[in-house]
Amino acid sequence: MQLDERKQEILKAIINNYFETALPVGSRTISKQYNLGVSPATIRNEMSDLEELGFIIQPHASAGRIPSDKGYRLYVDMVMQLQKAEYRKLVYLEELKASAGRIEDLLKIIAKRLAEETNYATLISTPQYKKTKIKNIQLVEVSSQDLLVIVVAERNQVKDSLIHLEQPIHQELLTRLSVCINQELKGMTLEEINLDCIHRIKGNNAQEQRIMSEVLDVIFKAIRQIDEADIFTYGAANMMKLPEFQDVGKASSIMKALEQEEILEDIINTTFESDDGNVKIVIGEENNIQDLRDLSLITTSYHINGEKAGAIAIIGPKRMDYVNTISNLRMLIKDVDELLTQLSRR
Amino acid sequence: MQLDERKQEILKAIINNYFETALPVGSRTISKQYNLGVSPATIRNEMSDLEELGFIIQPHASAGRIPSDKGYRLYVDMVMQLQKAEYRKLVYLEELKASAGRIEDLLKIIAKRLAEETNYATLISTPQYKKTKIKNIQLVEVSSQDLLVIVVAERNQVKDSLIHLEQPIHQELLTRLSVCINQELKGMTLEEINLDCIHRIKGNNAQEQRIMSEVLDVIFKAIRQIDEADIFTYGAANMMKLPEFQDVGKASSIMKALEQEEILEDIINTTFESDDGNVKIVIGEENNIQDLRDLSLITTSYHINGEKAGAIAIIGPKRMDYVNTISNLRMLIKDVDELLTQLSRR
DNA sequence: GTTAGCACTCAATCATTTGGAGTGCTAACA
DNA sequence: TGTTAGCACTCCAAATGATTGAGTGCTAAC
Repeated sequence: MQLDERKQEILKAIINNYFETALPVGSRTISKQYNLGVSPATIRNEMSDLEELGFIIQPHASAGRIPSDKGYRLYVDMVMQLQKAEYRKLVYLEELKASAGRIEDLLKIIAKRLAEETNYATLISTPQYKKTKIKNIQLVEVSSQDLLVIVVAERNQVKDSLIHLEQPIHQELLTRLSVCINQELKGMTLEEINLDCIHRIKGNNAQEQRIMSEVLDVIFKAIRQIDEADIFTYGAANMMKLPEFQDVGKASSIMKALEQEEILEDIINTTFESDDGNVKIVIGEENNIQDLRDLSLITTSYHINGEKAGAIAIIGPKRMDYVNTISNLRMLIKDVDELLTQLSRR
Repeated sequence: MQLDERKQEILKAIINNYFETALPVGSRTISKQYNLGVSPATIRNEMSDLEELGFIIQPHASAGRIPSDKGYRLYVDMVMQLQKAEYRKLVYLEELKASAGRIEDLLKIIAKRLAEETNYATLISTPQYKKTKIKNIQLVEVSSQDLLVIVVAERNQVKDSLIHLEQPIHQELLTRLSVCINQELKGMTLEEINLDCIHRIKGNNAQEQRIMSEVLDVIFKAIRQIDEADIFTYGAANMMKLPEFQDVGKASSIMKALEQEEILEDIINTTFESDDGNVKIVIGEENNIQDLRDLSLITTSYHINGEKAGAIAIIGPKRMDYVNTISNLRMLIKDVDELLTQLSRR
């Protein structure tokens, strides 16, 4: 059976109506509100076909129809093709640019604003530094046994880590160590630095093996720590206003899910890994996280200097406003990329 | 009217029963389950008195009684007097000590674990640095126009801030600047550093006024930024399992409240300011945050080197398990103080 | 292929009933 | 005087049942 024009129209009508009401849609409603020029009876026949094809579902025998995940998918794909990007600069980014904040704070503000604007939940990860090359590593003596390791990376991303030494260290040795470490590690990406190359550095300096070893181990740990991305969420409470989550059980499982770091990481990682520069839509059970099967995700990556750096996700009900949310996100990401790139360059 | 022994017993019985069931408690239930040696009729008379005194409330005419805020307060005060601190070291703190993490990460883990253990929501603030004295300020050149300001404070608390200069700066000037800044600011607390003293430094160096001014302004901003405490929440979703919040409206308003930074800051600040080394209990409307009027807070401050540094709060229903939660928190705080002090000293 | 008509289904709603838990009051009792 | 049994009364919660209305599927006619 083919999905002819009329079936498509009817499917669209069902979905549009369901978007507004969150209630099953019947044939009479469609025939009255969308003048397709056919009677309810005809629409019923078509709906029967659409159900057979798996695009819509009847919650119970005498109810109207609601879209299935497959139906949503078809709809979204159809609509997205028509959608042309109409660009409007987001107001608050000017503010952000002015504030001399750190990247993390910027991202937090962005996620928060996005949640407020869309009325859905948002998720954002801080930049991943794996691919970033090390510009230099500074060792600063804080006290005789405390050393501050500062890693300055390619895009002026800075992370520090305070380490405590078992033994005091001489200024002279510190300088030598610093020179040596920089020689070896400068220009490497964070992910390239592994135990092997740490050992190589150790080997070069037979004399102070012991202290060297200690410092290097801690530097290695510090670099690993730098590598970890944080994830922030906002607007989870927005979900509770929606009619589909008036059931406390459902609402509760969603809130719990959005508190679990593994789930958030999963979303962010999936987004990050599958990045092709486009906004992705994941509808209902298309995502494999049980607790989020009643939700849809709109995800994308942001970039610094043209390279993907982190991910943003918007989480909403399956009947979320895909068109506006996506165009919102598209515009946002354009500005964010630009902003972050500027910040990283200056 | 006096609160004689029997009235107290009955009040306790009502509260204990309500703790378990979250349902209004009637006279028959009390007479059956707690053998006070009197009939339901007598208990009814007493309950009538207790209600007149404001310790219990009747939700509607033919219902049992539930405790009022005043009733909870009396109960908590009574019970807390009896309670003697029975100390048991928390298991996971050993783990924490071993991990070379930063303070923020430790606090996050603590809050998370506490939420899991108590099944309530928890709130924790990162240390406030206002009272901390500056040990030294390092200026590290990252590139010709980028300067990394590293503020090392008394307890080896380190914060850095990357600043971008309008003009390049010479190495020689940088050194001079660094010496000068350290001379002036070393030993001051973060809260003592204000625009006045920044201006004083400027004044001393008429020659390089312009660049000096620029750098100092940014340092000042950076210090202000360092000063800001973060707040983390965990376990908000735990609230939704409780019978009293099965109503979506209530649950929703709580979740929303726990997402609002101002509210969290309010809780933390109040706790911090009223700290006297003890655990505080705030029941229902005793706190002035409308959205939290159905909840109780158990709060306390943690300390570093004997000085209060940040705050922890546990948020739960009014019928929360005060006794265990408080003793849990007391033990925790003891260990946390010790742990953080150790970390700051080494 | 489309439509009108009709029987049928089912959930939601509303009024009514019923049961039970609880109270307050009164009169009797120790 | 404090305690208690008894009783009328109240009110909520759950069950029952009738009603409504939205919706379907099927059939026969156009």
